[in-house]
Amino acid sequence: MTIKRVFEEAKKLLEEAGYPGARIGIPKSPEFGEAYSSLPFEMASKANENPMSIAEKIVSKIKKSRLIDTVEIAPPGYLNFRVNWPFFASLTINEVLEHGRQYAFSNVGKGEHILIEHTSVNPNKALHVGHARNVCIGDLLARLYSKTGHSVTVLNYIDDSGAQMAELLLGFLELGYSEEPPPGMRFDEYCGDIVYIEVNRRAERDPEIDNKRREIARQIEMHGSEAFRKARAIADRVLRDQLQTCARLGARYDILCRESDVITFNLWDEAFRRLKDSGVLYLANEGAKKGCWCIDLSGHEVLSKEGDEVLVKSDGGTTYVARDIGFAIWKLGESSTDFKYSVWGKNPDGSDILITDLNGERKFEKGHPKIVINVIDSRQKRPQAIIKYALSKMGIDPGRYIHFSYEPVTLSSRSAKLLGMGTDAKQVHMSGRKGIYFKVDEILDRLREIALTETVKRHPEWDEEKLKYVSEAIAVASLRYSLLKADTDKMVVFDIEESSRIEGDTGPYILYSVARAYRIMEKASNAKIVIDTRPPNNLEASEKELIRAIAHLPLIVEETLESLMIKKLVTHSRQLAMRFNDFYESCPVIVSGELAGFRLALVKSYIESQIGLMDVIGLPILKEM
RNA sequence: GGGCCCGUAGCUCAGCAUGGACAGAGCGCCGGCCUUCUAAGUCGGAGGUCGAGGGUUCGAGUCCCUCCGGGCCCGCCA
Repeated sequence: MTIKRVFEEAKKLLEEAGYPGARIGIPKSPEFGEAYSSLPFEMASKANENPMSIAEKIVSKIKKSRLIDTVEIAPPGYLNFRVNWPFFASLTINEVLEHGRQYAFSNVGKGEHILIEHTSVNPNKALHVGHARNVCIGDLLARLYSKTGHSVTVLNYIDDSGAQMAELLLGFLELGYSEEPPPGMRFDEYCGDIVYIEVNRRAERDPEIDNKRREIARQIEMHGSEAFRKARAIADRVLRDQLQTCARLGARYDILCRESDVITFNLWDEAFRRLKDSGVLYLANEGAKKGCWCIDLSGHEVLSKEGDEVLVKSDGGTTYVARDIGFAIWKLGESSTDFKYSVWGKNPDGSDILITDLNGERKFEKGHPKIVINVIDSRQKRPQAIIKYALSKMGIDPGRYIHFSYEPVTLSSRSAKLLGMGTDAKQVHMSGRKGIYFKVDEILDRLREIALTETVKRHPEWDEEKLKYVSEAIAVASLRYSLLKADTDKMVVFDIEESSRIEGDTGPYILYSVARAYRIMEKASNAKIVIDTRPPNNLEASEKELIRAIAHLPLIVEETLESLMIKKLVTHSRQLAMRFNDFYESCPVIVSGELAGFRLALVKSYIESQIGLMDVIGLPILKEM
């Protein structure tokens, strides 16, 4: 908490001088010290006095401390606080070395339960780059909460009973598609790239096929039917492949919830009763929605402008929003029933992945989550808002239900053209139906090839296994970084050429700086240099900057937990790497004589703070590359 | 028609939540740095009406309003 400590100290000094409650900020440039206050400006406008003279008055009353030994006035009236660098450096480095990669991640969660739902890709196709954004965001949140002491459950919702399954079934059962993919092709790719697309194309032209599709869609809904059983089996098979891709991206899961089970558990019935009791539900007697149970949205500031939402169709079936309301109650730990599970598989870290199963033997305690985070793209803001409104009407705090919204990934027109889609637009939306998308695995494979070429150049002596391991890590780092550094409020325009870079502002930049740091550790060890946390009196500018960046990390983590602006973590990771590279250029370690021990401590501090952050972002760590 | 998001260098984007000191990176372009720890790096140069206008303020890229441009959502689909 070192930079926070500087802020608190500055605040305290001002308070002791008779100016309580001042706001302290981070100066833009190191020349302005480590903390600043614009208090003189605020006072000047009230007192009708010159900020500079007020600043002088304040400074004359401030007593210095061991941590802050200089307070300066800078025109036109800033107060700049400077730390006692040797003391500050030693505090920071000792704190990092004491906590290791847990530095900056305090146990604020205290075991509180958090449930995070992400991925939730329909089980009829391989993941494309748009899905990858969801996976990476959700996984980062899960990592962040885990690392800060929360008890996290990661949930993946498997819609195995929706209309999109009907296309596959139609292909396999009626149109003669083999259930075995061509050699060398994964089942999920086969389903998404061939069966799904071709069946769709045929259904568009042939009303007969379209009718059959509708018929199968109806049958899938019937629990225990042949179509139901078949849909489940195919979904399970696709899911195997999909989760392999997710594992490749570094994501892990605790429970998989099948929509077919959610329906069977009748979570909706409970929600229906509670909504009806609250009086927000009504049966439409006339108009276009005659015979439907609708939720009355007139009490909602925004939703009221767009009309009420149907929850139960006139044929008695539930809509997606209704089922999601029921599921939300369960996720929040507010329902009276719970699922049973069986073991579905294992995460790369060895933990079990459970799947809902009516006859399952396993229980899973997700607890009563403090918050439930649903990672879903921004196009679902309206239905998600309706769910929150419904929760509030049932007496459940809607603040506990968070729709973590992000803008979708689109394709640059250059990349869309590569996929055979002519367009004049700057970017186009991906479409599984039309085959306009890049699959996650093909992107990773491409990145891995590029990384491999570079790695072989540098390390011709490495064996194949090592080369593969390193280039895979670089590929994953590259993709994760590019999807996570973007503001979640901004569309990611994916361009296959652009994202094939592994230089500049990319994931490998971070990995490379760490690999260099590890090399210094190794050489220092050979040279028998021992870590010494006592700083010299005169620190180099690049040393100070590196220490500053390290000292800021706890504040960044705290702010991210508060605001959930996850890109802050990514931006700071790059910031740290840049500061380290500056240091690397200007401050040699091994040959620096008396300074070697301290500089080595600084290198070690960089490694610990950076890899701690990389743990959360999900960037793989390489000691050599 | 109603609602949400975006608009900063040729391109891709930080910075905006919590207003403050010269608006920062990367890519691309031009020119340097490998007989001191990995050049996937680094240094320098060129490149900006922060979409437009108004308002609040001592001070606005940041807050408020209007407008313009782009994207998305508003189904008895999920």
